[in-house]
Amino acid sequence: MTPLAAAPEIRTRDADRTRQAVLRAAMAEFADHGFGGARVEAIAERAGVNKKLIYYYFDGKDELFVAVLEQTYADIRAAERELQLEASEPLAAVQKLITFTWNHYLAHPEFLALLNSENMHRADHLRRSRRIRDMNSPLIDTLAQVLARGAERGEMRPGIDPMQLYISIAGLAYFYLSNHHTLGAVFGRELMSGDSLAERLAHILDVVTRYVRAA
Amino acid sequence: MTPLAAAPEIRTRDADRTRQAVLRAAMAEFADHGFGGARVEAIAERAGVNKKLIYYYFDGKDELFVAVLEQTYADIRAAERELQLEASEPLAAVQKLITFTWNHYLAHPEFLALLNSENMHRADHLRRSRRIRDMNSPLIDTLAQVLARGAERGEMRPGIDPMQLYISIAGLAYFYLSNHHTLGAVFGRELMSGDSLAERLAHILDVVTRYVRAA
Amino acid sequence: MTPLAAAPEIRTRDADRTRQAVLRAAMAEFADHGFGGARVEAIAERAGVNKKLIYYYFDGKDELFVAVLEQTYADIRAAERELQLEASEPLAAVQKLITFTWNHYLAHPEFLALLNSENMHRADHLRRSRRIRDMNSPLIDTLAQVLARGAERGEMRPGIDPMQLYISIAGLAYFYLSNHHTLGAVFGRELMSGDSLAERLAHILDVVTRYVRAA
Amino acid sequence: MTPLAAAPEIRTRDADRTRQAVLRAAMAEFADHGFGGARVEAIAERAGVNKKLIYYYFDGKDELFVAVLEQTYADIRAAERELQLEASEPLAAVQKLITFTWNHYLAHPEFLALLNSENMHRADHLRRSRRIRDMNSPLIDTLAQVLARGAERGEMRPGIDPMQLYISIAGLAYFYLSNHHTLGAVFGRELMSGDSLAERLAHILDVVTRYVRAA
DNA sequence: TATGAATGAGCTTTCATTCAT
DNA sequence: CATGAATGAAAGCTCATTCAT
Repeated sequence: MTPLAAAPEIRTRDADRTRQAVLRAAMAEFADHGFGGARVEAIAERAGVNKKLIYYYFDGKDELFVAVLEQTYADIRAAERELQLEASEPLAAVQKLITFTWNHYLAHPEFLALLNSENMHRADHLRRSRRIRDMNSPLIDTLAQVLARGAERGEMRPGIDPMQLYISIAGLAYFYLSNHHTLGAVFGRELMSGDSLAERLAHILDVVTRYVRAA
Repeated sequence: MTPLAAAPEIRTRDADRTRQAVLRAAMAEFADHGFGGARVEAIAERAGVNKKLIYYYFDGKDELFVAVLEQTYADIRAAERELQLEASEPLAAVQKLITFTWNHYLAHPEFLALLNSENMHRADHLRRSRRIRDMNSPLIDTLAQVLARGAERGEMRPGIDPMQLYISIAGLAYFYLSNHHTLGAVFGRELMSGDSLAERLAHILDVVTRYVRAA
Repeated sequence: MTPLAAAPEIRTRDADRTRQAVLRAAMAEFADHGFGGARVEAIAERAGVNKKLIYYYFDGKDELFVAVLEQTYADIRAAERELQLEASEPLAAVQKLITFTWNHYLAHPEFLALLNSENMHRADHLRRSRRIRDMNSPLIDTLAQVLARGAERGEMRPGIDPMQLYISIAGLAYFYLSNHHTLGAVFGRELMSGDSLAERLAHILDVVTRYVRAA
Repeated sequence: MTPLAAAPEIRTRDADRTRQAVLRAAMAEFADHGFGGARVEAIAERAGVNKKLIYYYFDGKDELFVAVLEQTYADIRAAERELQLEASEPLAAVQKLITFTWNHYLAHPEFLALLNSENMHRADHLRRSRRIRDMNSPLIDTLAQVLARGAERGEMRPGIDPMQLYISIAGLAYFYLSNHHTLGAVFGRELMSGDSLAERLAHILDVVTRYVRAA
């Protein structure tokens, strides 16, 4: 009887744990290869479960992808809620949002990959999920309030469209991180080094700050 | 000298036409489904040629994708050369670049799709192409000159990094157009209507102009 | 004597009920899809029980099918016993048998489906059941007596083979009811309406009556 | 160089021959196991071709089954056309039809099996085939003429419904041949011996003749 | 007695690619 | 230069059945 005797216990019959394992494995596989390129068998192997179990817990590859998207969106929404932009000074709040967005994309490359894949498929899976549509982001509303407060105080220009601003913030970060492979190849530069990343974040903060600040 | 002596030239012309047909068909198919999702058979059908011809002219699916990428980059480089930013006033030149970028992305959704697909695959195909690496874009250098001229004249702030600026211009346009499916679904808005597109372009011009202009 | 002493009886009753539920569900599923097309999972769902229970009460899909066949044959044998052809006038007895056969097939389409499925599998399951082989139908003997009585009385032709007659009666009904889908499609007629069914029964009665009646 | 050197030629690149080989193999496999039980791989092996070829020539298992049904119906329709019942005396014509039906069923057990399978699936495949629906059998019309002629001559009873009669002829043969496995098991008799078959055909001829003949 | 979790084998179908002409 | 026929490998998915509780 060695102390390792308990090891097999890892493979429990715990439904929730297995489900989560499959979900995490799927997230990685879909992020690595996109929806079409992902292999159900590879997901099963990553999760250490039988292929059939994937069809037992989820209904198929499509539904599994929807579940992954839902989890991913739920994660980012939860993180957004903890930002509490209302509690910060307007300009600081915008910069906080930028930094958060940048760091979240950096820490969750799978999110970018999933979105790329999903956009290639006309957002068919996303549209299929009522849960995601209901998971309405409060960010636009919050950002609108921040902009209004900034304008009231005379710190920001009035009339800024919060949705356009949000898309710009996201785009400035997203494009750099998501396309760094082709950009790096074309420009012949290493874009993912610590210095390069810091430089980019500073640039984005600069661009956006100059855009919102009152003249 | 047989009567067929003239044939080779004709054949060559036909060959070229066929090659082009395959290339165009491949571009459409790859844009619609990404590299992994594209079907060689579908490309043959779109081009109206036999599947084997694809292997005759190109060597396989990978090489065909490289050829498509090369063509796509060649197209955008050619368009860029006609911009002649040097001939414009500095601020106008930047705005011209923005409008060009936006319109090119809008007119060539396959370019966005190909880039997305390529980034998902770590730019493996792009890196394989010596031709693309040699097709060095003069844009960064030109943009650097424009910025320098603008700074000299006191119309622009000095010290702006042309690469960061270029990536920002591209990102502000790219993200909106490439991700409009998911963004539209999440925001519940139609982002591709004429009005929405005009609004977005105006926003981008505004953001970038405020960034480069001297205070 | 614990308070649970009475439980076994209850359990037994429940057990029987569950067994019956499985059997009925299996009958329906096998009738709908044949042996090969039937799904054990679907049977469990129809019966509202856990899949494993099917393996507990029966041993597997094959054995379950045998049990269904046994039940089905037991039902028809029981119904046959209640006919009491001996009590009727010979000609009336034959007509009674025809009407009974027709109505039984009509009321129990699963019987036809099970037989079709079984014949497709060379009656392997049926042959495996000692119970069915022992459930010898008294019908042929009874019919032989009826024919003999009819002949004695001069109402029927002598020398009629009861087995051939029985197969003919069954076939005239079976083929119409079992194959009405293809027949209906080929003839472009609705064969299962009340009128059509009545017409067919009358026809069968006519055919058989003319066959047995003394000239 | 042995004389066998030419053998490989058997596997030609003749599309038509290959298509036919697949069709024949499919017919056998579907007849042996029904639609659901048939294995595409087994069909490919029987035909000696690659599995993918089946999808190349036909579109899938369903479409292949439809093609088999079409071929089977085309065969029986062709045989029916050669009967030329109009050329025979009325009573002889009916007996000719009976013998033909019996022999065709006997020689083509796959026809019975395919019909059984198809009826189990509500004739879904058959209904899908426009070709089969258009392959209207002339038999009913021909039989109607035969009955009319027989009635005119006073050899047959008037008022006999040709469709009912046809279904009866088919049913008397079909049921015996299609269900001989279960019937044989239940009656404990060998029903497919030469004697048994001859006896059955004689019985059917007897039954039908007595039905149509004028009293 | 009853259950949900888990499996291996095998199904139909798809794909990029090559062969024979 | 061009073609239709043919393939091996592997994909998503299903099935009857067993395991652990």
